[in-house]
Amino acid sequence: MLEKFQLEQIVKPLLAWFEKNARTLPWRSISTPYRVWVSEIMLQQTRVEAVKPYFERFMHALPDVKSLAECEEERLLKLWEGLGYYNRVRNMQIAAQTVMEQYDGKLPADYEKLLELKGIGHYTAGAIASIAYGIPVPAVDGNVLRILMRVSADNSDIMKQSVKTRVEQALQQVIPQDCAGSFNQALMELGAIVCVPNGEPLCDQCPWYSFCETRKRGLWQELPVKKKAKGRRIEERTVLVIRDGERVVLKRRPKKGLLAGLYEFPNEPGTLTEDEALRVVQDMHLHPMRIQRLEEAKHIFSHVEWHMQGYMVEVDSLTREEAGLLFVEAAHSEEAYPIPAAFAAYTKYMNIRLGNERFKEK
DNA sequence: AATCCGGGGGC
DNA sequence: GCCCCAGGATT
Repeated sequence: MLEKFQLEQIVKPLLAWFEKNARTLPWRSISTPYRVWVSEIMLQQTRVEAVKPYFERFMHALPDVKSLAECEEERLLKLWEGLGYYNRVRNMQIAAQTVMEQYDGKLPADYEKLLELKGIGHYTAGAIASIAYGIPVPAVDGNVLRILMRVSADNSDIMKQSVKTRVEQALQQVIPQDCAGSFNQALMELGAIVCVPNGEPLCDQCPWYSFCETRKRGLWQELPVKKKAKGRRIEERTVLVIRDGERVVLKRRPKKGLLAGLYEFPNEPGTLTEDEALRVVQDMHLHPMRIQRLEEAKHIFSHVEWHMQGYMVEVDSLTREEAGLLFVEAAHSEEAYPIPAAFAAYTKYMNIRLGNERFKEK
């Protein structure tokens, strides 16, 4: 169990270690509130290395709260394409609009007010408040939970909200008033590069080496305790790359649910035969001429697994757009439309030359 | 308290 | 394969 006297001894060694070992990260060199906000949203459930290529591009495209608040949805999703959890960026835009209306475009320097903004929970509110404004509040993420459970050899289930709350309250008691941002970042940094989430922790580099209970007892493989998530369900789908000489058919996904509002190839539940696939195309009021079976593909989400069978279907000219379908120039479709990674196996067929010999004549 | 929501990297 | 990741919203 975490106690105040225990936590007090961790602060100084941690800060000294952080001063020497902090990584140089794009959002760390210039920590304006907006930059901290954008980086923290991107970093939710997402590794630093994955965020890096997105961050500066996003900041350049939308350099301030106002431009984010006014950005067209299509462009916004395009900037987020491939990062996942797309509601993060929708919520951030809603919050940006709130900040424009209620706070004159400036993120409030107030933990409780930050917490009210869409997409900002306890962790992110704490991160922005402490890093951007120096407000002494904790920011408890997975790293922080892991290293604190380990240093104290606490076998509480870190998935429980009660445990997170307990850790927040404990940290609140010892957080340094003059460098809260560094302290919070130091905790996370230690978890990210020393007391790592997978594999053996690098204890010889740890500022807490001498008093870490998990190291003393050799328990790193047992801690932290985290209840296993439920298994994934499997969905079979058939994906149709429908095209004429120059255009390809895309569809927009529903506004809610998985991959909300992104674009995709028309697809159907189940594994369809060639004839069934052709029938689906006809039901779209299109006129299939040839069909070619493509490779199977698999895509894994957190809670679903798609097993896909692809077909490329050549139709006569795509001119009059049918309801719900978009006929887009194949050459520009990938630049213009956010298409999730789930369809990566088939996007190459948007542009590949139509080879007669490998098509089956209908 | 459970479930939904992406995608990638490590082992 | 299974795990995790600078989590939050919804039910």
